[in-house]
Amino acid sequence: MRKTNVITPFKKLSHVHQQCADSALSVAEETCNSRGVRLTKLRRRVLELVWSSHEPIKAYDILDILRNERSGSAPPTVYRALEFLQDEGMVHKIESLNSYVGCGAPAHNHASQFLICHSCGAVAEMDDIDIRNLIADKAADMGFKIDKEIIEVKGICS
Amino acid sequence: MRKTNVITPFKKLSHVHQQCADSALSVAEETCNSRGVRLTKLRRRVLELVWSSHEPIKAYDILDILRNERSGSAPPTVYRALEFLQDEGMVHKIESLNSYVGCGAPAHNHASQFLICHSCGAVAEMDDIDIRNLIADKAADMGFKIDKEIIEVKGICS
DNA sequence: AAAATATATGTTATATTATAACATAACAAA
DNA sequence: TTTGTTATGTTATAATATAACATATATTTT
Repeated sequence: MRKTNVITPFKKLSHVHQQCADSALSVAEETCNSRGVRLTKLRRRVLELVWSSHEPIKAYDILDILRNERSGSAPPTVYRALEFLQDEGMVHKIESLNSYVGCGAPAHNHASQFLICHSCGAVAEMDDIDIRNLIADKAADMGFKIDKEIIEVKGICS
Repeated sequence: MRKTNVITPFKKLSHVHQQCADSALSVAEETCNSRGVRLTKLRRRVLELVWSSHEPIKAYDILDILRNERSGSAPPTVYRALEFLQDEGMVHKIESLNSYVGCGAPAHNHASQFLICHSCGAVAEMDDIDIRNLIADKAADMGFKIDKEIIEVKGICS
């Protein structure tokens, strides 16, 4: 059993969320540069809004904020930016919540296991290699080859 | 490592789907009887329609069929029936597809791991105790207590 | 630098998925 | 049989997401 790679931990009370966001934005800038893709103002702002939330944020909540900042904001404005950010690994969609969370490790091509607290709304992200391997083994037993895993675990955090 | 409990396998070409559906309907009848809940005509019909599909079926596709059978069918007609069937464990929702699949093991309170073939659309359901335990252990390491797991694995079946 | 190309965003419209709220009907219990 | 409970009918609307085409901005080529 290997140690779990915690990509986004549950936050301590002491943590300063702005720092997570700033750090994620910096990583995003660098990652986009090195990949030759464009982190435009709009995309950057959407990523910032995703990180500004302490919980998974919904597309239309992002849109409500954008509408106060940019005339002409509409659903495609948000969904396109989110699509870009997802493709680049900077944002993940939580399927069971129709909501989006930031990812601080876009460079690292990983599987995600989300722990979602239905008491406080917080979400942690792990990429645990043991879980990946076990699921891959069990799927292989059924003649199945995995492309992508969606793991969203609901419960109560500490 | 224990043997995987396969709740819904990938089907062989030879299989007669009607038999799966019939069997599931019988189990559902009995289960509802023993629980003292009502498998009404509507609920039974919706369950039948879920089983009649070889792939996860969408609520509005069920509705389109119901509309030809019962005047007054509307979205709540379907969503209420699906909610009942989900509560009783006879249907599961695939969150990443906004679609529904039948479950042949409603009596058995289980976690589900879905294998979803994005080539042929087929879905298999497993309840693998090793996966459950491993995820529970890893979550516990992060101080997290699990209530429910959503595991939807995309890939290619054999 | 200007033209050509590619990429991103604006804009309007609409599709898809899901629930709220209240009325009526069917069933179960007293 | 009336009372209460559960299920369904009905109308309306909320929430989530995409299509299609126009315009603008950035990048590459000449």
